[in-house]
Amino acid sequence: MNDQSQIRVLCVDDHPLMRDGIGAAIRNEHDMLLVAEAAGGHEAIKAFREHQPDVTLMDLRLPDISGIDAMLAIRTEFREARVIMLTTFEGDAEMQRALNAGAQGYLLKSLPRRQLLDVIRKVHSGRKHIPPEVAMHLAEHVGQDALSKREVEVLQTIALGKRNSEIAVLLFISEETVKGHIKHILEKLGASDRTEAVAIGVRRGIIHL
Amino acid sequence: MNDQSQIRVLCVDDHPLMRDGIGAAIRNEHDMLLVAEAAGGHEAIKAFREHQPDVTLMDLRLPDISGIDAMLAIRTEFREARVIMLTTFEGDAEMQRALNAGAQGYLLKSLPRRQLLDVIRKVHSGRKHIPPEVAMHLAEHVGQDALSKREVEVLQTIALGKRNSEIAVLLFISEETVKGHIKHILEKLGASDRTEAVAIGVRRGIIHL
DNA sequence: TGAAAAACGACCCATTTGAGGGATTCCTGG
DNA sequence: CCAGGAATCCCTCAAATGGGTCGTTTTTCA
Repeated sequence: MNDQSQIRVLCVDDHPLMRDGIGAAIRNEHDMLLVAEAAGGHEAIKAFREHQPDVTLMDLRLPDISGIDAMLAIRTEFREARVIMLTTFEGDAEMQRALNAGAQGYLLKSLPRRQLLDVIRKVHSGRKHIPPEVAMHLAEHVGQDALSKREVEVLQTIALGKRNSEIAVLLFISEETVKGHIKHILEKLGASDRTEAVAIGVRRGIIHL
Repeated sequence: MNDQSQIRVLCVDDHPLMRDGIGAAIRNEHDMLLVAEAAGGHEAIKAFREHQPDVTLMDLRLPDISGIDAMLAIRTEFREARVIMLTTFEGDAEMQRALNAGAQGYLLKSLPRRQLLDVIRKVHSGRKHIPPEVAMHLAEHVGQDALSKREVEVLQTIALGKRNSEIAVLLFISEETVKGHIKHILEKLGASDRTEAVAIGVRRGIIHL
């Protein structure tokens, strides 16, 4: 098989053992080639520029910048870049952002070897792929409107244990406004109090601790 | 090299790709042998009984039961079992429990391939191993007394968004007692309110969402 | 066996929170 | 141009929270 027909793959993950696992899977296939590996986001961008792979496997959480930001950086420079997000389950918010940001696939790391290879081929051929488990989790929250940017900021600050008056100071708004935001947050997330709101926010990947 | 001198290894992880990575690392070494793999805790116990490996690599979080419980089950049956906990960073509480439960090693999945092999050999030779990053995180919380069993239950229920009166009903105690427990929780964790207590509890691996 | 810790309960009291009800801008998409 | 959402602010008020201090009983463990 000549170089033309091989799928050139870049693998980005901060766990060497995981990279080895992915690498082993790919090396066994004669129609694909692992052209580079990266352990971090910046490294990934550099590697992409250098090798311009057909498909990029990108871990969502990396030591330096998030996988989504790395993908965003790559895709603004190379609009045709095809990226598959690979992650141990996070919330629906992360998936949503990844897919909105232009990911062609969103896979869970718990997937069987075969499926990874199938999806690489599928994405390389120009199709998108979202596995049913992931699609289900996304579907669970359609219709429920997302938190606004400001509301996320407030929720993030709540998670720091700040009281309303402190949040007001930190965000340069009045305490009454903070209470207004919190009211909306509780409504939108279906939480009974600020603590549950934080728990739900973390589970859904809206905020991080 | 004959069978006597080979280190027989069992690998337990729910991610096939990670198992592949670990498997590849071990297969390249002539002084060790991967005798079995398992994707879950029960499967791991079954595999251990069957193969009685010298060293077991165990992921902390598994689909069915926790890696610690699986290790506990194995170690009550086979007291000489040597288990290395392998995990993407969790809190100090998890490490503490793992080590108290008899783990001979506690490694982060972000470790380089070589280190894994070194630690397998070290543990097989009867020594324990805790990497410096892990030891540091443990050291950060020595002296700070741990939450009591009841306090953890209360904290876990707080994370569900329950109010004190609801917690009282759920745990069959008076609301005053709940407040007493919460008071101690806030002190011990150094939290300013229940929300921050939950955030800290999750970060430190004391509770899960 | 004796001290320490955990678990339980009660009282008071100031502060915080959340649930109502409003109102005003600004900006964006039909 | 107008509807609607986001963001800002204000008022009231009951309920929840967190801090303090004081007890009892049981369990743990050194």
